Amino acid sequence: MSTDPEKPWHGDGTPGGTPGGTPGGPPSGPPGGGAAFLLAQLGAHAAERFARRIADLDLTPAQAGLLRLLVQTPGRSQRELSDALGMPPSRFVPFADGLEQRGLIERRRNPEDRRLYALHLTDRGLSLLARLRETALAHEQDVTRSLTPEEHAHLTALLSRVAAQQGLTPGVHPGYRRT
Amino acid sequence: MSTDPEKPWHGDGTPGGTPGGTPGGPPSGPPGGGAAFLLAQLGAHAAERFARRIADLDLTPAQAGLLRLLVQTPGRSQRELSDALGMPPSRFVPFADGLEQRGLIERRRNPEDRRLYALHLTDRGLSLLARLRETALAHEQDVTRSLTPEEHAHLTALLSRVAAQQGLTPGVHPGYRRT
DNA sequence: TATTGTTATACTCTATAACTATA
DNA sequence: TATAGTTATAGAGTATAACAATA
Repeated sequence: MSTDPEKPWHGDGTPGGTPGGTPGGPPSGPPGGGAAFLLAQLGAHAAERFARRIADLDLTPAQAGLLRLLVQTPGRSQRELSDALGMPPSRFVPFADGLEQRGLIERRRNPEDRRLYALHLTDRGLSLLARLRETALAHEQDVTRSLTPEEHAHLTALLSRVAAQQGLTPGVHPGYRRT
Repeated sequence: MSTDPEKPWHGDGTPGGTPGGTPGGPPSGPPGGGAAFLLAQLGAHAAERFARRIADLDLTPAQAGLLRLLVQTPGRSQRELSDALGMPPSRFVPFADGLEQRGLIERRRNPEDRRLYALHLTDRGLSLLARLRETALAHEQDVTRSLTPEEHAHLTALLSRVAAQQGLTPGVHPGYRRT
């Protein structure tokens, strides 16, 4: 803690430095207003809102991601799935345990290679996935509320292009690594 | 661990279930292809790439956020700043300690209320901020590489509108809470 | 009594690495 | 020897709450 009593404690003639109020001056250039920053900001916001929505279904974003992976490609091994979700196998085990105990997924042995489990959705898991889709739809409409249908479509197209060019895998995003 | 040897271990006639390969069928509807999902996916991606870039400057996203807050509104108290960044005061203290020890920011006492510190950028902090801006610009161009200038501007405008309607504070995003 | 800054502690989370069984 | 799944453990990171100084 080095304090220098020589210097003024607050402000230096710069406008907009009201201690308790809100700053006024708009920033110059891309730092806070560029597309990349807005993507990070809106992405974290959208992910947070979505997480709160699906908490009503007792699901985390990673759990929802696994259900989607399983309906898309049933029977994958735990190793493949943990890779796809970006989480280490040691964490995938209790992660899958929770969903299995709730009867949403099931593990089936591979008789040809008894080291492998094949993961599948149960009927309960499938019906929960239907509710998940409704939730995702409501979330989509909420986030894009301020756009006309044409703007909405245009935004989706632009984002899809950027995502493809950046090499992102459809349906999976890095946030699945965290609980 | 409940395994049911009655059921088939893999697949159920659904196409696209190749164990080791990549799935082929495109998803139906918004779940993985909607704007909200793309925002979360691209946002996490952009934030990750940006974090890796500024690691060259020995900065984390939260540290970069604080520097930007301080150049915009110098002299704010630690309490105000920790609120703005979304982190608890107890975590802000060692967080600011690091930047102070590197000579990037300084704490000044408020003689009128000796409980408060006012945080300011040093000259070194200001010059680092200049390099930070260059990095942010390069990052912006990288992320939007696949867009024409007109599309880039359009995307930025759409994102700004959505961000404003969603009530997001310019220049700050929820990712600053984490280290 | 309330608030700023600070410290201490208890707790959650996570990855690394050992271990078992199958191949 | 190598791999899938699992378990154990040690470490990092975090928030909660107690504390000291000032108002």
